[in-house]
Amino acid sequence: MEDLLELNYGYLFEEELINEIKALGAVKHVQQGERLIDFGDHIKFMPLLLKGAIKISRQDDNGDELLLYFIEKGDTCAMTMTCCLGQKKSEIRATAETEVELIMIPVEKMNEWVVTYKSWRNFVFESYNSRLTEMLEAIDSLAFLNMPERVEKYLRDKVMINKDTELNVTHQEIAYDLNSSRVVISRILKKLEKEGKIELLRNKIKVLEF
Amino acid sequence: MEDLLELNYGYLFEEELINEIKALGAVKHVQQGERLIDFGDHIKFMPLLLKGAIKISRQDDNGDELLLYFIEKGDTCAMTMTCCLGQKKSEIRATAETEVELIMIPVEKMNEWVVTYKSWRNFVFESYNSRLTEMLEAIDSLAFLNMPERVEKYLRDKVMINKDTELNVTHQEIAYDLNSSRVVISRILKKLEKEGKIELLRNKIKVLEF
DNA sequence: TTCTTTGCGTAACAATTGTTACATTAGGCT
DNA sequence: AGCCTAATGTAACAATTGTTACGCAAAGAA
Repeated sequence: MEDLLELNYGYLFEEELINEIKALGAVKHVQQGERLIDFGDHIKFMPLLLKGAIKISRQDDNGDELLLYFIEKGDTCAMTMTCCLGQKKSEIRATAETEVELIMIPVEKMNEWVVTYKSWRNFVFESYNSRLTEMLEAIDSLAFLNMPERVEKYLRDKVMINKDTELNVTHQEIAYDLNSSRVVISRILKKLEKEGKIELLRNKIKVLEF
Repeated sequence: MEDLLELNYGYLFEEELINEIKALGAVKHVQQGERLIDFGDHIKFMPLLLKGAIKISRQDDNGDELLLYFIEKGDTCAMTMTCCLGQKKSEIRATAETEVELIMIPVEKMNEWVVTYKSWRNFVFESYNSRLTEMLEAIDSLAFLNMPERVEKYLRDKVMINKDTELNVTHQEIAYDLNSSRVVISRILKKLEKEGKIELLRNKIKVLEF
């Protein structure tokens, strides 16, 4: 796992910082589907992703959900940093999209390193920027795309993140992620299948052309 | 105008930093409705708001618009920082919602001060956090509210920002901000008027109860 | 095997939102 | 006053999205 740290962050961080991370960070394995953070959680650690992808989603008072974006290896979660700094409760839920390996860094260090390590500072700013950009993308999708377009984008993104054109996902799950209903998603998927863009199986969607 | 700087940022920044800002920042007055930043602009200055409010909006390829959030005095624009740091073009448009007074700070300084001034560092992080939170709010509105609810929220926000229950706005403008159509907005506003929540006049809406 | 659960297909209908079209009115301009 | 333009009111209709209801099939449990 230390190899993964070098591999993903070695070119970003100074030797010293890498060593600090090794010394203070707690490596954690997470199974696919497991929840890392839930709404209202207090965050005491900042995660550095070594392997896999994490799904970040939002929920309203009625329990309606919405997928915000994915985080990949080499990334961290800006919303988590927000929570850490502001000492607030989590506004989002983080779920392991794939099998995940990550390093948990104590909050205090995160602040300390911003001062002491230039590379860490850049990394933190970069993360904020990536997340803002991804939030913008989410907003664009909601505001400017209709449901069929959002479903296509969803499938594209999911293929990218999972690095696999065979997606293990049910129509209901997609409906949750897009805050829609199963029937609506099924209808759209069936149309995509008739257009030859995907192939529908039970618990699985093969993405053919995108 | 230096009074305004002390007033809005004096309790945040060290004496020294305030002096640096005074020395290097260019004060700028902007009329209501004037555009500060447009899509694709290259940003060379970071704005510190002294007076008034700025509207941040987004546009897609078809020219469809969407209001993202407002920035008030004491704030800066995280999306601008993103642009500055990443040397990218602006993803957003900034329009003066009211008469505005601000200080423009050269990009280089912004980075420098993150290292030298603790208060500046905190301010920058705070800004990122506020913006992420506001983006989340925008997403929530889009994902979880229907159009009548969005209109009500829009009016509430606008009253807050303008500190006036009489809004000088046309139905068409609201339609642009919410990426809807004029007829839809008129229909909803008329209903709100019948419920006694607002009063409709030409180029003006009086918000009575919210 | 049978039973049960879960996922999917589909039709019919309802609600929401968007579009087109046209009338009316307020306010500015000449 | 008379004219013009921008803003608003409203009806009729269309498109999109959501809901309800029910049938069928696949996979696992008993």
